[in-house]
Amino acid sequence: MKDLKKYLTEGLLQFTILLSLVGVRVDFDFYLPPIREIIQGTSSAYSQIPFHSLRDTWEGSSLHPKSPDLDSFFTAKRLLEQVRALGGTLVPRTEVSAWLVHADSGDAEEGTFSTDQTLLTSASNEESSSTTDSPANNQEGPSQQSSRSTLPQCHASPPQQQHIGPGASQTSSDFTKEKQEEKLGCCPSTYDYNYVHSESGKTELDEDVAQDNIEEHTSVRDSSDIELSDNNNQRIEIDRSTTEPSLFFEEFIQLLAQTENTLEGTNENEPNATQPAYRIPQGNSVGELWQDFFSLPDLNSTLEDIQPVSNVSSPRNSSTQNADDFGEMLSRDVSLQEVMFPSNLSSRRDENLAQRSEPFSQSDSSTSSEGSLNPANLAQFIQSTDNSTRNLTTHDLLSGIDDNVFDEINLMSLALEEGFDPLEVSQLFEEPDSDSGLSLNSSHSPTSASISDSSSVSFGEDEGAAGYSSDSESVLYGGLEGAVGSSWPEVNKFCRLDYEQNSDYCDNVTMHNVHHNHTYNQLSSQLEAVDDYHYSLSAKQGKLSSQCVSGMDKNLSRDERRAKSLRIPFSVDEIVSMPVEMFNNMLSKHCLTESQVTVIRDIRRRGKNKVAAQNCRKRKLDVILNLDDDVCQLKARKEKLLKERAQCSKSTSHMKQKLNDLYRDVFSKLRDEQGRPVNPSLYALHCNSDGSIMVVPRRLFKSEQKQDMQKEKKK
DNA sequence: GCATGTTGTCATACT
DNA sequence: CCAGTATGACAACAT
Repeated sequence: MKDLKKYLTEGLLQFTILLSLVGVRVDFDFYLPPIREIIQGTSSAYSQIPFHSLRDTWEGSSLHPKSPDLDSFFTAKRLLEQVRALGGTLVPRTEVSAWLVHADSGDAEEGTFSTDQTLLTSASNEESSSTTDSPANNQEGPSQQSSRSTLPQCHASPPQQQHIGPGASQTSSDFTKEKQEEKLGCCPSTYDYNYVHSESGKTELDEDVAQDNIEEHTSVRDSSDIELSDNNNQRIEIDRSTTEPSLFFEEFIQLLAQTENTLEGTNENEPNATQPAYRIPQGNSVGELWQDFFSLPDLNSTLEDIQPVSNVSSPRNSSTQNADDFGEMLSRDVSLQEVMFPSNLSSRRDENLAQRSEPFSQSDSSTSSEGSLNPANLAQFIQSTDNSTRNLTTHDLLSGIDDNVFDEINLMSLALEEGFDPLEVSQLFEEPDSDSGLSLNSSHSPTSASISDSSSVSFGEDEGAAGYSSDSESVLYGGLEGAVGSSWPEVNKFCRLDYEQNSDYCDNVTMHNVHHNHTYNQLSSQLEAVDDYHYSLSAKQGKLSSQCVSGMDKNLSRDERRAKSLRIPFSVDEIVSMPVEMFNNMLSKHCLTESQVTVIRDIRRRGKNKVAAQNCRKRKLDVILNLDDDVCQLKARKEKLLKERAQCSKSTSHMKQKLNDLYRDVFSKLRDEQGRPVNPSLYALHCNSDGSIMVVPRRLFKSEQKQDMQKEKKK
């Protein structure tokens, strides 16, 4: 009885298999797995997998349809597919980038396609070799695409297959598709078959996206194209709704919305879209296909959900759409061209097909794309993308102006109107990086350039404007005493006495900042004397003065504050840097108080000491570094010597060993007068000076050695 | 708040 | 003797 039942069961199973082979749908309720499997996922039986196809594979070849291990095989396979599907939920960046690149190149190069077979094949080719082929492949003519389509495509899609896993050849959705095609009597071509069976749902999405983009860029399309695209989209929807997680749903909705727009634009022009030129068998009308597709409840619900999305997405205004496009492109690692010309993207979606077909070659070529650009959109796009940055930059710029220029202007006004301490203002204006000393407002105001230029140019001129200076510090020190500042300290020093009575100083130290010193001619000899010093000093000042830039009192050093408080008409740098002779000369020529002289000397001393301390520390660091180098070198040398010593000891021991061996060998062959062997402990070999070797008793040999030692000691 | 580095200053010896 | 230099020590400040 048990055997009979088993026989009947197996016979029933075989019958169902036969029915499935002829395309009749069979309900496998009897063989349904436990409800747990149905809930958790598609089981092998529920998927109605045609195991004849599996048997053709290496995995299923070992299983007989009646084998009791079949269900466990499918269960394991399903679990394996689920595990691989987990990995498949992530979008490989390479694939996404690939279809974007294809979209660019395809629209530019492939204006027309002879058939949808070519279209789909090109998309699949590109998709299957997206990780290796360059976009130039897409620039092949349609003829080449056609030739490529004749190749066995099952070999052309290994990258994605490997990515998915060679064992995961069929997902449930793929089997569903295949079942549908079989049901329709579709005998898919080798390409289609492998395409359907080799690609995961996610890969199909990418391929269809690529095709969708290509379709958008195709200028002339017949009804079959549209039918195909729609067909593919339906297939996509089936795959997505059944296999893909919700992670891609929004993305796919957008993609489908684009296709919906395309279809809306093309169906009007080509209402008779019922002749698929693509490999759909002639025996099955497209209407049947549509009926079959729409018979799926998931598909209907999805299309109902999709339609509002496309309607909603289309009327977006340009700015928001551009922003969304930009974010979308960023999220998809979009190509640069699409980022640069987002208006193309929006236009592609909104314009109808006839309008879109023409400018693509232009809009996608970077050189001639200006015509297709909408300046307003571009401006909005740029504004939307750069708005924050621009605001930040503007803010920074204004803050910089506030901090520098405006404060300088205000302080200058204070200095001129309220008797503000000129030193403070002068140090505010001190240019940190200026080596020339012509630093007054050189970069803080728009007029600074002309001012500096005029100053520098007029220095040698005989225009004779009093108070020449670009060094505002010197100017204002001079202004304190009624003297006129000089661009260079020595000029300032030697001209100051002559300018102390110059009432024009205050007029010269004005907002115009044009200070021309005509009196240096009177001191030409002195200027010549200090000319060399000036240039060395200028370089030093450029470095040293950088620490008191744009300063209020808090930025001034102690000496500077002291000098300012005592109204010392020299800058600290001047005091410190000038030679002793000039320093003494300066002190003697100026009528300075005792406290001023003391402070000046202290400033000079501290300044010198400061520089000395810096040099000292620098030297100390250099010494430390040199010592470190020496330590490293000595360590290396030590290591080398240790190695040499080890080598020498090794060779010495080796030679000793050889010598002992030789000794033993010699003594083993030595015989005395009676023919007895010689005892090496009693005798020793002695090498004479003439090279002869004698056998000497050890006691004699030791006594000779002692005598030799004594002789050497006596010496 | 503490550790560490930097810098300025002072005292002192030296040149 | 003076000016300058070198250097250790200390303090203030920054990191």
